[in-house]
Amino acid sequence: MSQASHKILNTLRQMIVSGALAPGMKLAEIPTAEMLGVSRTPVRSALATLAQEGLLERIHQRGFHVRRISKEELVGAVEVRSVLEGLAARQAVERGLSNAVLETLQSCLDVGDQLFAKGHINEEDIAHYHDINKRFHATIISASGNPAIEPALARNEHLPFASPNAIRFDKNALDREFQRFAFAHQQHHTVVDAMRRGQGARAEALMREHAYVTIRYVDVDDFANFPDTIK
Amino acid sequence: MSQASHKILNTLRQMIVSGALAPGMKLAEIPTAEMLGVSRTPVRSALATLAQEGLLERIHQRGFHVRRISKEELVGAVEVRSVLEGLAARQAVERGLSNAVLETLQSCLDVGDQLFAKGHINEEDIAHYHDINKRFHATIISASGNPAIEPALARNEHLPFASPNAIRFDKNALDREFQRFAFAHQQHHTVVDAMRRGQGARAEALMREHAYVTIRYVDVDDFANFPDTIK
DNA sequence: AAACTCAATATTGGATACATTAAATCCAAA
DNA sequence: TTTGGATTTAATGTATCCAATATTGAGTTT
Repeated sequence: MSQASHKILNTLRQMIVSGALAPGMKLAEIPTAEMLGVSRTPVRSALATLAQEGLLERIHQRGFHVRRISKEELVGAVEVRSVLEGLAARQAVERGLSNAVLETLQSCLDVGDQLFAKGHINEEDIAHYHDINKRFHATIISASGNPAIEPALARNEHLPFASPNAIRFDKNALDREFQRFAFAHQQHHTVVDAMRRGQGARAEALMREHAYVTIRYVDVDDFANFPDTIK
Repeated sequence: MSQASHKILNTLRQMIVSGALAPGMKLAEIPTAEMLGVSRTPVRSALATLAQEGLLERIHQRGFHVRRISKEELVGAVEVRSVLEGLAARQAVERGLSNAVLETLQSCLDVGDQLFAKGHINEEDIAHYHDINKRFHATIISASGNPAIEPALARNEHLPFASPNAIRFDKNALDREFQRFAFAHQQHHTVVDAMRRGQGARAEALMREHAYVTIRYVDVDDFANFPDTIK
């Protein structure tokens, strides 16, 4: 796969994840190729990849359609993430934490503390916290020493809206967002506390619970606007 | 993907999983296509799929090579399976078990009991038990009501030798195999017992432990013969 | 009028030709 | 003799052509 092919893959994936291609919509090779101004070959490759990722579904000998993601699937993906992240935290403790890992985690906590100290957040802060959050989780997953966790999570996350990246927040209710993110950040503190004390089971339990912060979003807000994605 | 393409995909996957294509071996489109007597197109599709499955690794703009699976990855995959199967058992309990599910599980237990009652096993029995085992696990995963578990497990399992399907047993030591399978079957009993009692956490813990029966195989026997697959 | 069959059309799957890119080898110069 | 650059070679990526197949529509027959 070269640039063109990659670009098409990412374009289509983005269009599906963002909802630009509505769930249930039929996606044939030729129209798609024409739409993107390329031949069928790279489109074919991209569609096959997206089908394997679970974003598309093959219609027998008749192309693909955008998979309709049920609420059960989204909630299920969060639950799967929950146990995988929990596993990572526990295994990281069991394996023993290096100073480098502890320092990285601590810096995530410190930066977050600063961010939330002023009692409110703006969009820039949220973007910043998003980075910290990613680093926090990636650090623990890496520290687990279990190379199977990262790919399992990655494949679990590419459902539309299932990943924490896709958390959409109500820009008009930054106050409530502040509460949520601050709570998530406090959970990070508890996880690190457990990890420092070598409490693997506690770290696992806390990390599991932490994954559920996303579900509130799923339940309450985001998907109200996407009736098509809910069964 | 049509028949030809599927066949090639399965052929290549089998060759990789069985070790016929040695880890680290380079796999280019043209030679592979010639070897299999088809054009590059279906080979391309198959290689891309296998790369996405994690069996092959892309060499930048220069084909693929068979991924060298480390022991850490195999053990890690078992641990991932462990928490996912545990999740399935717990969620199945939390959701409530239908009579149909309970009957299926009970029949797996009964058939297994009969198999092991005579105190020894032959190869045919092992094949039979293999089927029962698959049905047992599939039933619980399905009963969990979490549609994200099954694909997560499926993707986790296609590492060579990581899946229970790939358990290779020493045909000259059926006695020891008997011990192992009988033990695994007893674990099935305990899992069902917990599930019947509505003990979700216990069912989860037992199912987690159950997944580790595979690791013994990994550690002790199988991989001694595959030095290339171990780092 | 309804149902079945046949034909036409559209769409995927496979093969091949062409372009692009990376690697390897060879030659020249220092 | 070694190193660097250029050229050649080989392999991927893209486009297009051909074949196989399924669906749809029209026409005919019951």
